[in-house]
Amino acid sequence: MKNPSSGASKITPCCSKVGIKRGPWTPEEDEILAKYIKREGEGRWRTLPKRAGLLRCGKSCRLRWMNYLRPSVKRGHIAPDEEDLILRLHRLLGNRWSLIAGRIPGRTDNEIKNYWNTHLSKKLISQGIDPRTHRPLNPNPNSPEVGHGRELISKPKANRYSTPVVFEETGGNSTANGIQSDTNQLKGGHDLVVNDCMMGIQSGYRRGNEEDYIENCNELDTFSSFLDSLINDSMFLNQQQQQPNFHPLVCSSSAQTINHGNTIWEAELRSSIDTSSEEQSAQNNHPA
DNA sequence: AACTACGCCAACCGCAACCGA
DNA sequence: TTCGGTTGCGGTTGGCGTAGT
Repeated sequence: MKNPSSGASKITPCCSKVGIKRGPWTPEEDEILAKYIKREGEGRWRTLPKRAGLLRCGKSCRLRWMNYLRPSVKRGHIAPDEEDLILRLHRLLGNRWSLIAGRIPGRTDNEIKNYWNTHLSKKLISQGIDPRTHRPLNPNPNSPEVGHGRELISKPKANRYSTPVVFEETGGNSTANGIQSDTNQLKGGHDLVVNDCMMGIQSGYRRGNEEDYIENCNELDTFSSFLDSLINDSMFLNQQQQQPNFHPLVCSSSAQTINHGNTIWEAELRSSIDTSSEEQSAQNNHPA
């Protein structure tokens, strides 16, 4: 299955397995890698194994460092509040594990992805919720709510950096057609704002040129503030208190189907846009 | 005790974006 | 502008541990 020489039109030196060790890392390898990165710093992954004296490919070294050896990595049990945050961020961002991980200190994208696949998705399914769309499974097809409303859904792999988030609103009824890739389907100002912000986040965080995209995309702060509001929102807690049948795993989705066009999180976004625009003048930089 | 099924998670792979020559 | 190399992301796999029979 994992034969690098099959099916690949080109094989980068990094992926060549000649003399390259694979499989689990030993404590000795961990120590060599950690010491080297402490001494020389991160980066130049491709040449790092040779410089450090490791028989590993650069990708493997990077992954090991990022997911396991980094001092900031928090390992172990995921707390309920972290789980709640993952759920809400996933509903917002889809399978953008690195973005989700970026909002949860000490957690890696791999860890969150694994936790989602092994715990949260099953949890949602057991509660009759589609973990991909955060909508009820086997909904009543006659219901006007089915397939309507707004949602954020992960993109197919081919376009995962192009238009990561699309909100579509048509007339009085919001529609969500699942995976969207065509920016022509964007409608409404908020849709564009969020989409542009995501584009900025994507391009910026991938390469760390934060100054560039912050200059060119002020909406980053908007979106970041929006995420912060999700993290800290009291609305979520209020819902739990006010709705006897409220379940945290369907929090905003239940609210949005009830409210149709005026969704809870649209309000959150509006609020975020309003407040963040005020804050932007006083806040030049925002920790990503 | 032996075997099987299942869950978890570290690690790998392919792809796409980014960057510099 | 093009192209090759590098980096980072998300999907997937394989191995290990454990529960169940």
